Amino acid sequence: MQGRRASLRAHLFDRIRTAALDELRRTGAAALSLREVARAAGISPSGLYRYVDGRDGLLELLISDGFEAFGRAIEEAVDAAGDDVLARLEAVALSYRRWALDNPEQFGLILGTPVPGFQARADGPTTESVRRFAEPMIRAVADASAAGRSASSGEEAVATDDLFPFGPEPDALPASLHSVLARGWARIHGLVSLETFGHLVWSGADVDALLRAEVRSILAELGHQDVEPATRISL
Amino acid sequence: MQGRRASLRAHLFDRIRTAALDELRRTGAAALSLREVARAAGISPSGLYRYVDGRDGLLELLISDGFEAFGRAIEEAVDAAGDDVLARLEAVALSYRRWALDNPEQFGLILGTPVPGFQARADGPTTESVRRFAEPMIRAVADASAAGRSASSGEEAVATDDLFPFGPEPDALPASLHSVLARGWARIHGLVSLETFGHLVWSGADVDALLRAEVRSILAELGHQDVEPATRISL
DNA sequence: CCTTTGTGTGAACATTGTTCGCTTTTCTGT
DNA sequence: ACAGAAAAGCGAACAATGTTCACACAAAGG
Repeated sequence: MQGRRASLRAHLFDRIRTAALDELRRTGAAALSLREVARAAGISPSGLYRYVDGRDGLLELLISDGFEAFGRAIEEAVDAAGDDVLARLEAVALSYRRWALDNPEQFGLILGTPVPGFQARADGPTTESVRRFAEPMIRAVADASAAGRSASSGEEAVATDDLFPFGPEPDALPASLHSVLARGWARIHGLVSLETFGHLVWSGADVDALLRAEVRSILAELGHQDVEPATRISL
Repeated sequence: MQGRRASLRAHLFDRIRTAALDELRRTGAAALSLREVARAAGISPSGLYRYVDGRDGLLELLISDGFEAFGRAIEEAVDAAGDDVLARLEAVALSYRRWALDNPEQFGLILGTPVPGFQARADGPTTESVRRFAEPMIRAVADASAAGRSASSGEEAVATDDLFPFGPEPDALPASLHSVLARGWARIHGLVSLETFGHLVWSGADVDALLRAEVRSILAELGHQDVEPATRISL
């Protein structure tokens, strides 16, 4: 290890990380107390400023970690789903829901109401984490789009590897995919966020089933005729 | 007027209301300061407790008012849209978006991340406001469902008036409508909340157009064959 | 070895939400 | 009409928060 100082510092930074995450899980983002985090990490409140730029810095850390963990969860689920396009999209939707329900405070922090004083800086670690978060979703949708295209019109499928690397600049991704990606993500996110925040209890709905229906609907509209029948809403 | 005291009280309560709303608009819900509201209303912080039960009471008031205003905006838009089912559903979606973009802090407060300490009491004014908020949406979806049903299968349409009054108990609404209502709401809410919270800027999407596409997709799945062609995603 | 750099502390300050005793104003019942 | 009750509003107080700053101490490097 490069110096005793660096090692101690890394250790303490990890303690701060986990302490902050614990606090977030317990009390939520809006009520997150810097002093409480310091107490749990065994450090004085002012000492925390050597590691993190005040309360906003703490939130930035949590947001970045949240996106990272969320993306990893989705990636693992879609990797475990095999090669079938439908199965992979379903894995995205269902793992999206499960992570949100299992980590409601983190979910609310990264994708819910923005915290008032805080604005993510473009040079911060957040942007890179968002990229990692979005990647598995984009890949799944792009694959589905390509497969549907070739299935319905016999056109040549675009190699999805050509879509990467994509970045903050929207031109790295074909403009034609933007709308389908936004709609697909929004359908999943709408159901999940409403459920996670408690606005869907009246319906008594089986949200997993609704998500599966949405995934099939997306695929149908992308030209996968084989999954169409399941799309029809049963009354 | 029934007593000078009651009149003064009503007046001051209104000042508190608008002061709280101003504060909310300016700083957001998480940073809403009771003392600042008191200052703007021209009252001492402790005096505020005669009107509102602390900070949570202030939030409850704002949440209730928010749902009410949101519902009214949607209702007016759908009333102005005429009798066409498609036009009415589009009005719901587009007015949903407009209100959220025009009142992002209120939107975040009532439908975003729940505020930590706060839990709406069932006997509070919030539940009634939520009812008023949901009513126009439910009506529009129920109408669309009924029309689609008769158009596709020739079955008799259920009079939508039979669906009301509905309440917190889910049995007042036919169970078959729950899923389509949840999916329809979630599609609109997903797009709008993502855009309002700033997570859709990368796409450069025309969200109004996406919303229209979603509305048509819902109608198509409800059996309106006439709007189906517009549903296909253009690549 | 001595200087420079970094690390952590404790005291301080302004601000927050909330409670409590007190005064003043309004209502009410006889 | 007037005494007693009820309500309204205020100011002081308390605990807790985020942030800053001067200072003490440990490590690193010439």
